[in-house]
Parts: sequence; C-alpha cells; structure tokens
Amino acid sequence: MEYNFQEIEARWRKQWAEQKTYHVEPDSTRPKYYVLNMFPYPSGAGLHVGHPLGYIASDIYARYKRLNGFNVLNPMGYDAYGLPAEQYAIQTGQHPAVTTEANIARYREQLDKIGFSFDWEREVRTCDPAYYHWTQWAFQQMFDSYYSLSLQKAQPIADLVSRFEERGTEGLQAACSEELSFTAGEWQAMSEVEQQQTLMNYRLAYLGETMVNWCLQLGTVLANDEVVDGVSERGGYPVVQKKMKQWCLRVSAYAQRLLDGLDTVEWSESIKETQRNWIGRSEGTEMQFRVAPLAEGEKAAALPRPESFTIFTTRADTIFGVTFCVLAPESELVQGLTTEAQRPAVEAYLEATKKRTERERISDRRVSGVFSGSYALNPFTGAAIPIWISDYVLAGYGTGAIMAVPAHDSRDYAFARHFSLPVVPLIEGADVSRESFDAKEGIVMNSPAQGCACGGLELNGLTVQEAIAATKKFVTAHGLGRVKVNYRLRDAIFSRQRYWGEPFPVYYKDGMPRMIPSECLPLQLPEVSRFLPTETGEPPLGNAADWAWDVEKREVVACSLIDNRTVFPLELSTMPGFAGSSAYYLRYMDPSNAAALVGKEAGSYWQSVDLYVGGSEHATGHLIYSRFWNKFLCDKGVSCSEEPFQKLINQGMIQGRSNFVYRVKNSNTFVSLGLKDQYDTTPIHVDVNLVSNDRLDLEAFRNWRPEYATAEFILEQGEYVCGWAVEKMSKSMYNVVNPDYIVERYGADTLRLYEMFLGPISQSKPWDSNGIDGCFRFLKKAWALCQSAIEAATAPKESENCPIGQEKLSAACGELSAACEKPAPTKDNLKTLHRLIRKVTDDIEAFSYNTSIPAFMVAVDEWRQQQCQSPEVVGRLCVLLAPFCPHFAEEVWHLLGHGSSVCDAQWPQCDESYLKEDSVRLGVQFNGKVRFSLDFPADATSAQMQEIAMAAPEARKYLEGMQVVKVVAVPGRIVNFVLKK
RNA sequence: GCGCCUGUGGCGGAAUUGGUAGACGCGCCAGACUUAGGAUCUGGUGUCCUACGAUGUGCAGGUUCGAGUCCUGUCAGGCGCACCA
Repeated sequence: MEYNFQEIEARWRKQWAEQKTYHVEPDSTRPKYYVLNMFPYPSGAGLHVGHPLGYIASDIYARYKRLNGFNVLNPMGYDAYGLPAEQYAIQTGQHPAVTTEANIARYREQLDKIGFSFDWEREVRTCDPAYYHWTQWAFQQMFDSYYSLSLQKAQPIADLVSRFEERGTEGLQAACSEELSFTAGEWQAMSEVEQQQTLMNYRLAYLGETMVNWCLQLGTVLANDEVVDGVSERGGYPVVQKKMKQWCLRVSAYAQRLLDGLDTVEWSESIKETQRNWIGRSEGTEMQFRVAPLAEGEKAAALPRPESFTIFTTRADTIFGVTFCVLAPESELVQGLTTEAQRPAVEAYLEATKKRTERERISDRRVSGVFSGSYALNPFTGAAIPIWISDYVLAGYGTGAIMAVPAHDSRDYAFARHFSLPVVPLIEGADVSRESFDAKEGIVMNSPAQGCACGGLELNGLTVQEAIAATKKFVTAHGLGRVKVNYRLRDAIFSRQRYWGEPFPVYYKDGMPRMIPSECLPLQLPEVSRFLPTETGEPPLGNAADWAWDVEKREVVACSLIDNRTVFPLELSTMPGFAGSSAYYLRYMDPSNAAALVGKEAGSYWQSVDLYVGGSEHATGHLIYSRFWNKFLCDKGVSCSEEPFQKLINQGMIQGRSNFVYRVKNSNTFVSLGLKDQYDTTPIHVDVNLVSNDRLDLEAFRNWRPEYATAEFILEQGEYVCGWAVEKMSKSMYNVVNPDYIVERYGADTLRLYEMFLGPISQSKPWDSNGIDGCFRFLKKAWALCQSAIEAATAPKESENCPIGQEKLSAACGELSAACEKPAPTKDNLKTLHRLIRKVTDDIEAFSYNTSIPAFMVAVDEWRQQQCQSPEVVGRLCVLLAPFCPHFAEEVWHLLGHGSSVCDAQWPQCDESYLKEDSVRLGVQFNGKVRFSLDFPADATSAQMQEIAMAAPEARKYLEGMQVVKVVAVPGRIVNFVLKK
C-alpha cells in the first residue's frame, strides 16, 4: 500500500485533538519535565521554515521524555504586543488587536499541520488582560520593593520606611540610584512628597530622570539592547541621547546574582560569555583625590569648589604614573572645578559635546578635551596634576572621573600625546615611545623610594598582579579609598511611548506616581481615537477619552473628570516588549489561575524550565530580563527556582537560498547558468517555489508574471539551471519557503525529519530544498518495511480481507495478530535494532538529531536486506521514530494492533549483548600504515592480538629481515608493529 | 582592540577516549525496469596516476608507533562587547 501521508496525517491530527492526547496536569506519581520554546511574535507574514526548527527540536525531546515516563509540559503561546501591529494600525487604521488576532489564527493553523505535542489548553497571549494582569502585578511588586545588599534579596519597601524612621540611612546597604545620607530626624522632617522622592531612589521599579535612547521616528525610548550601532534595532532609525523621566527597573541590583547564576545553568559557553560581557563586572579601587588650593591670583568659579573627588581604577598599581585626571563632561564636578580663566573654553567644549550624538561619538573618535584650570593632588606623592575634561570619560560608569596613566592606557596615551602631557612608564622594559603598554603583566619599577608622602608602599620588583593587590591593601588601610566592584549592566528603561503594550497600573497625584489597588487589576488598555502621539507630543494613550483614575469609585473614568482630588490622570506610556515575555514560562504552569500568577501547587510541581529552545539574539535582552524578573519573583516566593531556564539550546537561523535566472540584456530571453557567460546578462531573483533542484519550472515561470508570459529560454541538456546564493530569508528576494507548501507536498513527518537532518540545531544554515527527497524516500522505504511486517502479522486468515485504514482496523488486527504466528525476529534483526536504540537514545540526549536520522536510514536498509517482517522489531522502530515522525509512527503502531497511542508507549532499552560481535575485523599496521586487515575474536586481549597478527601469512613479507621494536595492540581498534631494520 | 565560536569532497554534513577520514543525504556517473520519467531499484563517486601506488581535514611547526581530534604559532570567516578606566 502506498504511503498516503496526507490521509494519515489528517487522521491523527484530528484524533490527537479530540483525545486531548497532549494535555497535561501535575501528577505527583511521575517525574516532571518542562520543555519550552521562545514564543513567537505573530507577524503578518506567517511562519516560514525557519520558525519550526526549534519547535521541532524541542518537540522531539518532549516526546522522547514522555516515552521515558516523564510528565512533560510543552506549552505554546504568543508574544502578541509589538511594534509591527501598531505601525500597521497607524497606516491602515486597523486596530492592532484585530490584526494580531488574525495573525495568531494563521500561526495556529500552520503550527497544527506540523504535528507538535503542544498542550494548547495552556496557551497564553501577552495582550490578554487575564495575562497582563500579572505583568502589571509584578511591576507593582517591584515598585513596593527595594534590594538589600546585605541580604542579597528584594525586601518590602515598608521595611525600608521603618528603618528610616528609626535610624535614617545609617548602616544601610541597599541598591540605589544615588548614595544618600540622612538621619531619622531628617527623614521625619521631610514632607510626604520628599519622602516619596527619597524612596524612588531605592525602589526596584522607579521613576527616574535618566539619559535615554530616544528614537524620534518611532516616537519612543529604547532599551540599550534595542539600539545597535546608534540606530534602532527595528527600523534602523537614528537614536539620540535625551534626558527624560522614565520608569526603570533596577536590574543592576541583581548584577552579581545574574553573573553567579550563569555558573549553575547548562547554556552554551558563548551565550554565557555574552551575558558576562553585558554585565561587565570589573573589580577595582575607588580613590579620593584632593583638589589643590588655587594659585595666587586665580579665581574660582561661582559654584562651590569641591575639596576632593573620587576616581575609579582597575589599575591602582599605576598610581605613580598618573600625570593628569579627566572628568566626564556631564560630571557634576565640572562646574566647581572650572576656574574663571578657563570658563569660556570649558563652556564652549561642553556645548560642542552636547551636540554630538551617540552615533557621532562612536564613528568619530578624535581626541578632544579642555583643561579645567584646577589641579588635583596625587594621594600618594602629593604631586599636583592638572584636571582635564574630555568626552572619552563616561559619566555613567564608575564615578565619571579617572586618574590618567598615559604609559599604561591607550586612551590616556592618545590624550597625553595630543595635549603634550607627560608619560611616565612604570613597567620594566615597556617601550612607551610609540604606544602605551596596556597589558597587566611585567615587573613594576619607578615607584618612588621609601619616604614619600605615604611611605611604606614598595611596589618595585613586584608583578603587576601583586602590585594591584598591594596597592588595594594600602589604600584601604590608610583610608585613601576603598575596593569597589563596578558593573556595566544598566537599569532597564521600562517606559515606551506606544499604544500596543501593557498599560502601567499607575496614576499621578501631586506629581508623584501611585499604584492603583492590586485588587483592581488588570487595568485594561483603553481604546484610542488614533494610534499616533497627540498634538502636544504625548504618547498615544493621550488620545484616550477614558483614561483617568477615580480613587473613590476605584475605576477608570473619563479624562474630563480629572480634578486632582478624587480623579487623577493615569500613566500614558506603556510597558516594553520584554515585560510580557519575562514571566510567561511561569504562567504556562497555571494559565487560568485568577488569584495568582502561578499557584503554589503548580509552581512547586513544575519548578522551572528544564529545556529552553530559542534564538541566541535574545542573549542580552529577554534572557537577561527574564532571569532578573524570575530572581525577583523568587525573592518574593512566587517562583520556586533561582534560575528560570536550566538548559538552553540556541537554534541557528535558517537563511534563505535564493535562485536566479539570467536575462539576456534588452530581451525576454533567459539563459541557463552554465551558458550565461556567453551572453551579457542580468541576474533576476526568481521565486524559489518555481524551482526544484535548481531546475526551473518553465511553465510556472511563464505564469508567474505577465511580463514573463512570452519568455524564451536557452537551455542546457533540455533544462534551465538556476543560479543560487545564500541570503536572508525575505519576501523581496523571493526565497521564503513556507512550511505549508512542504507539508502539502511531502507531509509533516518529512518536513520534521528534513529540518533536523539539515545540520546541527545550533548552527545557522541556508534552507535548501534539494535534499528533502532523500528524507521522503526514507519514509517511503520505512513504510514498505512496516507494511510487510503488518501483512505478515495479519495475512494467514485470507478470508478476512482487512480493510486497512478503517476505524475498526486496530481492534480487528489486534485479534488477528494474536491469533496467527508472527515471524520471530532473527538475531541479525535484533542486532540492527539494538544498535539503533543505542545510537538514537544517545543522539537525542545530546541533541544531535542530525546524526540519528542516518542511523534510521541504515537500519531500515539493513532490515529490508534481511527481509525482516517481525512486528516486534517494527513496533519498536515505531517507538524510536515517534518523536521524529509522530503521524507515521502512530499509524503503523495502530496497524500493528496496538490499542493505545504510540505517545504512551515505552522507550525501548538497549540490550548490550546484541551489540557484541563474535569477531571483529581490524587493520594491521606496520610502521603506522595499514597493510591488511584480519578477523580477531571480539574479546581478544592485546597479547592475543599480537600473536594472531604475527602468525598471519600476510605479515611475513613485512616482518622479514626486520626487527620488531614495539607492538601496540588496542583491543577493538588496531594492531600496530613498529619495525626497524 | 578584547572575548567567544567555527574551518573536513562539487554541496549539507559524519567520525566515542588520539586508532582504517569522508557515515548519511544531495548532486553527479553507469546499469536495470520502463512508451516515457522530475517514478522505482542496483552499483560507483576526495584528489593525482593506465595501474602499482601516492596524497589528503585552512596554513606552518610540535608531541606520538599513530593526529581531523592534543600543544604552539598563524591565516580566514562568524558572533558578542567596545572610549567601561
């Protein structure tokens, strides 16, 4: 019987849906396993073949785990908030909710055709109020928390308030925007608004005046990871720095835990490294530099002149090579340290710097700066050194001030050379005449002799590493500064001036934000008259007629009712994309719980994601934010696990493989690839769906576009061969391959098999339809093998003609196969089987699916040669094949007479005894070169192998006249003789 | 500049601990069956040579009886960070 994949797949698709085969509930009698895919944004273009790559890989693992007795959670949902739907809305007026709904329907239809074992009853959508209820709730929890550095844990903000009432900031170790210092008395003397402003400094979700990445074209701010090379990741519009009041999340508080957690998870080294870079921990020293008194006749600026300032350095050992200091232009110290004489120059410089955008700063790295007029005193030597201002020092990192050591820092060096400042080398043998010596290695020299201002620190002769440690110790002991750890990781900006996102559950009273009561959540996204910013430049929610909060009625009311006594304006910005994706994996555990994000029972059963599959492009976005979010929820006792994703697999991107036809210039004639060099041609992208194995379907091409209806072709051997190139998969290059097309033509099982066969999951590779026939052929061969086994099992009763494909079939076949004698598997059959079991089991555990598919092909070929008709062997083949080709396996499983789904079968165990060979053929080498092979007993020892090899007639000609120096015999591998004349 | 990863036939890619490099698939070649084949089946296919044989995993060294695999250097490609002190 033919392998009718369309009929088979449709039937099981229906059956699985009706039987709810993939629905799961917590079950304390079985171990759990949680498999998760990064949920997709439902774009208007639908799925292309790249999307299912990761889904198939994780589905195989999910099914494999289930066959091994695990209770597997494998959910799917949609990251439904996002820019494209909103931009489409602006252009067409179509409400984003409508387009999103339509796109989701299309995605679902496409996903359903591929045979995933998703539990659709657990679907979540980030734009569903029942879902974003908990996004808003988490935000409020962060607002009501601060981070205690002594406990390394988020704590209720109320605890901080009572602490302030008792002791002020004394002894407080808390993550904050700015180090504050006040007494209990001072706290009590503050007005309520002042107290609220003070608390903002500590809240984990806070309103902050920060420099943000502002994108004018998108009309919104962007997080650091959404800006690439000074332009927006989405759209590529310019991004400028702007000071704005925005909601922020104090991600930086968790920097150390985010770093430490990386050592506990099974992620690829490269993605861990990317996160380590992004967190950017650097251990250094903060040192106080006193400011030198003004010289005679100098006039200070009007502003109060600081007595000292603090710098941050990782190279404390180079303190004796400091020849100047540099302040960031934005530093608060600049005003106070600028002398009257230098003021015009400094003002001019600050003005010029402000005008330069981030983009210009990156592209144009000319050395620039200005002298402040003031001098600092080296804390060790007391020497006076000039204080400069330059934009190569960043205000946002460290203290915004540095000590410059031109001999050992390339940026300081460039600056010193440009402004003719002295360079003092400190490392033996370092040549600093042309460039600085930046490496942290070598032996220190040139530190002053005993008896300098801070005598007792002797660095000469130490290695750099020793000198850093010695200096740190000295600095701490003498109160010159402190050891400090800095992180590059910034707080996440959490406001977006957009419509299609989660609204903030916040209203404003006296200019201070207040949370709406958590019982009133979710605060639903209002309707707006238009999706663009308002005329006054407010975010799109400014267009909503009903967007005010009535604190008495506890509901949303019309904006016209705002009186700032009982009715207040609501927040107009919305949350960014990463808000909704930060805790969705928790929601899948308990998707319909109305009382909590995730219930205690569900949470403690499912714990965390065991296997997470998705693209590596989220390394510094989603994968940082959701780890932060989870750690916070873990502190609050909501999440049960410190890390949300235990194992992470990054699937590579599938690129497009474009095809070209070559049009002879000024004609409608197209020449085949091999002959194109004989003509003057223009390559034209041709839709890859008109091409098969790089051969163009001429008829389809003529019908593709009206202008090609009369096309003429110059063929090679009767065929038109197309050129090809690997490019990004995109509509404009006509190289988008739609999975529906593959499913229609070859079936879902072939698609699944082929996507895995394409190469290692984590590698990026182009989609190439050329190989798909090989996988299709394999399934057809496997089908034929299975058919003969089914026939053998059911044939004896010729009178009852089994109508295959009918409903009653499985029951009927069950009786039949029990009644008749089944062909027993031969030893060879079983040998092939157990070798396959071993290989496939090992491969799945290692996510190396691309290598287990060849193993299936070889095994099926072997069985066909052995004329295997054993239902037992074929049955176990079905189970092995079930994760890869579920429809196929299910069909054969039923035809073999099994009543239940193959999904609930048991994964076969490998019987090692079948793998042992009686004898094994090994190469015999002389002087490292294989000369002949011999059969050895499989369990031969090294000594026995030597004996056999030396006695072999073939060996005589090599051993003659030679002296055996050494014999190496590796059982199971090789026998090697080392000979000498 | 710093960090991470990858280099194997015409192509995608295999190769436990160092042990007969190129599994499997595509493509190509030959044959069988066919009125026909973009169907099916069988055999062949790294390179050089008529053959014996030689040679071969980016390049150059090293360790070893033996290296795709280990070590050193180098080149190329990809990714991440990037004036982070």
